[in-house]
Amino acid sequence: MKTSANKTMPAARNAELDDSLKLWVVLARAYGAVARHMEAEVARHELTSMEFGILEALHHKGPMLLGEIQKKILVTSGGITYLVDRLVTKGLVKRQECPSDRRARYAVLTPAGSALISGIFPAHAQAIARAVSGLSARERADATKLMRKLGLAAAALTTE
Amino acid sequence: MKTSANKTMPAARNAELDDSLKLWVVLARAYGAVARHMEAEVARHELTSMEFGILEALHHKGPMLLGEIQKKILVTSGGITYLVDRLVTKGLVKRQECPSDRRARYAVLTPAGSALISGIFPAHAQAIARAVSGLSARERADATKLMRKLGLAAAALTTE
DNA sequence: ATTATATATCTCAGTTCTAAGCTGTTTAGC
DNA sequence: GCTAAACAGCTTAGAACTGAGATATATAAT
Repeated sequence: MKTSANKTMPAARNAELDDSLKLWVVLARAYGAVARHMEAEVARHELTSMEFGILEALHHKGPMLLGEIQKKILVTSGGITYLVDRLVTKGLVKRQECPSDRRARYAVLTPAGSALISGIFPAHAQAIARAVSGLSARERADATKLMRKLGLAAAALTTE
Repeated sequence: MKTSANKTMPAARNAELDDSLKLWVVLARAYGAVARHMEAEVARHELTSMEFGILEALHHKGPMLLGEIQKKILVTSGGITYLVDRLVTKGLVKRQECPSDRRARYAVLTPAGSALISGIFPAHAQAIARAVSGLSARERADATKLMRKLGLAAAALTTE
């Protein structure tokens, strides 16, 4: 007979719960530690991580509808309005009407916004690389695979 | 000659940056997806994740100084005052003076707080276990090892 | 002992968001 | 075409913090 867990084996069940909690704890700590490096880097340019996320998305994908950005960076509809307002005030982004849907707006990088994100992206990437440099290339590849699988599975549970 | 990266090989350097960014993206997504499950669970009991973190710490470690909790859950000094105030208002925690240092206060679970955290912790643990159940036991063990290493290394960089 | 410095918590103003509801627009069903 | 539902973005109130400074106490240096 195998010794694997089943629902009538409290000891094995507890081991699974404990292992899961431990994973959650170290995942949260790892995320937090890397996030602090990332935020410190973008803060040098007077940006929050959310503002940076929008600039980065526009930099790589070109003009996007506000709703598209919203799904990408996971904020509420009020949040995306607030964030884009801030970027507009800073002169980094402008709103542009959508010809095919008069409810929707595009967010577009201004020349200043485009110059800023192009200028700071390399340093941002290096800050991230430095923050994760505690893992070898092989370990980073393994971690990426595991985190991708974990993230997709957990996100799928949400929508179910 | 080996083909490994060095500082004069732009292509290899870019590969390392790209891999690091990819790890950061999937790490952030995995953390966010699991965190949402965790927060949805504690929200069922009218608690934020920070409030839950305090109750959990007190549950497992007994009375703690506010400063100890602050380091553990990583909030500012203003934040710990605010959070403990809220828990006191809810009747879950009380402050207690420290006999050896009149500046310091202990946070102590009230009977109601103790009953609450004992009652909801099992469901919390199961919610986490469910959220990370997309990985096998082996994968969870691997992920735990990698995240611990990553977290410690990234945190060490901060203090340097 | 006295002074300087560090520490623990609190206060308060300000920042960054969320949640709920609103407006204007589009799409689907009849 | 007309109504109903869904949708995109905006508004508002307020929650959950942060950051800087204030207060009281403790520790160290002279």
